[in-house]
Amino acid sequence: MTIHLTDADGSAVLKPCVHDYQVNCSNCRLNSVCLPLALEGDDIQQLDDIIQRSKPLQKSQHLYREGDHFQSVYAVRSGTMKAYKTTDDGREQVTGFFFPGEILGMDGISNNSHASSAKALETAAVCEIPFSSLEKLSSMMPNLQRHFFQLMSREITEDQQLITLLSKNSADERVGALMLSISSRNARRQLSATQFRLPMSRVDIGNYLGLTVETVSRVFSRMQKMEILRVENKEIEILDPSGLKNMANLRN
Amino acid sequence: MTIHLTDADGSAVLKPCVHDYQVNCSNCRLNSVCLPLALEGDDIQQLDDIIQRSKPLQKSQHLYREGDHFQSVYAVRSGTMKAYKTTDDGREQVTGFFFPGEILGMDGISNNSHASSAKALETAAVCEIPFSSLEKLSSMMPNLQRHFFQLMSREITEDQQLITLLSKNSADERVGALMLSISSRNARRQLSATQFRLPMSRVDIGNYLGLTVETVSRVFSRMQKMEILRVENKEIEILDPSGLKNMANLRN
DNA sequence: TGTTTCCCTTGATTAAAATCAACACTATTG
DNA sequence: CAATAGTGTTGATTTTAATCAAGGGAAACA
Repeated sequence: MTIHLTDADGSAVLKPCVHDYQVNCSNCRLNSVCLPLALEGDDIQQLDDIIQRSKPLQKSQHLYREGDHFQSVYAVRSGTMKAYKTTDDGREQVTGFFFPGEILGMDGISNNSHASSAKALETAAVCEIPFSSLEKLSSMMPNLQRHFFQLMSREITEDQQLITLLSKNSADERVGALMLSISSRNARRQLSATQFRLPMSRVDIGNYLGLTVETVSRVFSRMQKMEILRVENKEIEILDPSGLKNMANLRN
Repeated sequence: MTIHLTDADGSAVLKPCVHDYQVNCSNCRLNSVCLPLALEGDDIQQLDDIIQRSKPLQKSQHLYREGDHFQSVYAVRSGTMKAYKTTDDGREQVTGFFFPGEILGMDGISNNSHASSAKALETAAVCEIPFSSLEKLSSMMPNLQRHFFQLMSREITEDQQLITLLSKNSADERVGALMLSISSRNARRQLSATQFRLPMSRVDIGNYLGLTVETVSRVFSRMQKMEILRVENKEIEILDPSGLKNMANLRN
C-alpha cells in the first residue's frame, strides 16, 4: 500500500504509509531497534521470509488473549499495544506497553499458551514472527539466538524494574518513572523526548503502576503546578527533565 | 564426596551428601525438575560436560553481585538463594528466592552484566552453567534451546505474577501467596507441602513482597490466630490449606 | 449534530500499611 | 558464659493512597 500525497510545495510525492504492511525488514525504518538489529545482509532476508504482516489492528482490537494457544511473538511496527492480565476478581493488571520496534508475546513460550492478553491502544500494525520458525532460524544463526535470549532477558530486567517501582516507590515516583521511560523510548526512535502524546488512558496508567485513576490524575496536577510537566489531556510536555528525574527518584 | 552414615537400624549405609559436588546430571535427584528435564541419554552427558560444580557457598556468601560481568547462569543444587537489587537510595528489593532445581542469573544475559546480586540464605551448592557453552549446545540441541526459552519465559510470567501481587493485593494476600508458592515448590521436590522451614528472614519476605517487617509479622500473627498457619519462628505449618488459598485470594 | 458514554479532575473521608517506639527472644562471638 | 548484635513481635500514631462522591469535558456514534 502506498498513498499519494501532495507536498507542502504542491509537488506530488510518494510516501509509505506508517501502517504499510508491504514493507520488509531490510527497508523498515525500525530495523536498527527491532529484531534484525543483530543481523546483516542475507540473514535479514531469511528472517524477513518467516515474518508475516497482516492488516493493521483497530483501536481496542485484540492481538491475542490470555489462554490462547501460543504460536508467535510479535513486533510492533506502528501504534501502541498494551499487555494485560485479568485477576481472579476481575480487575485488570497492565503488564506492559509496547511501542514500535518492541517485541511482545514472549510470556507465552513457557506454557505454549499466552499468559496475558494484548490489545491495540490505537490503530497499530504488527509483524508476526512464528515461534517455531524463529527457533529453527535461531539454531542456524547464532547472532539471532543470542539476540533473542537478550530480548527475553531484557524483558526480565524490565519486569524487575517495575517490581521495584511498585514495591518501593510513591505515586509521584511511579508516574515520573513512566514518563521518563516513554520519553527515552521515543528518543530511541528519533522522536521528541520532551513532547509526546500518551497513547494510553489514565486508567491504563493506574493499572500499570498499581494506582487508582484519581491518584494518577492528582500526580499530573501536582507536576503541572510544580512546572515539571505541562499536561493537556494526553499531550505531555516535559518542562523540567532534571526535576522529573529527581521526582522519579532516579539519579540525575 | 560421600559420607558414611549409620541407618536407624544400625546398619552402615552410603548416602551422597546434599551439598556433594561430585554428582552429575544423570544421577542428580533433581534432574526431573532442572535443566536436564528436556533431555535424555547422551544429550544429558553433553550438558553435564559443560557444567561446573564448585564447593558450597556459606550462608550470606555472594554468588555474584549486581554489575558483575555476566558469564554463567546457575542451577541451585541444595540450599536456597535470594536475588536482590539495591535501589538508588540504598534499600533492598528482593527479586526472587531460588530453591533446588531452579535457575538464576538469566537477568544478566541482556547486558552481559548481572542486573541483580545473588546470595546464599543458608549453606547452598550451585551448578554453574557457562552461558557461551550453553548457547553452543542450544544451537545443536533443539530440545535444550526450547527448554531454555521456556525457562526464561517462565521467569517472565512469574515476575508478572509478582507485579500483579504487588499492584493489586493486600498484605495478607501477598504473604499468603508466598506461603503457597513455597509450599508448591516443596511439593515439586517431593517435600512436604504443609510443613517447612522458611530459609529467609521476615525482612527478606518484606523486601520481596513490598511490605515492612512489622506488617509481615502482624500478618503471621493474624494467620496464626485464625488457625490457618502455625508459625514458630521460621517453622511453618499450613493448618488450613483451603483457608490459606482463600486468604491469598486464589481460586480454591 | 445531538446525545450518550467514557474519561478526567477535584474534594472529602476512610482504610491500610508505614513509621516510630519499646521490648523479648535468638544466635553469634569474644 | 556473658555481652551484643541481630531478629521478631506488638502497640500507638501518622501518612499515603484508596474510596466515595460529584461534576465537567472529550469523543464516539446514531
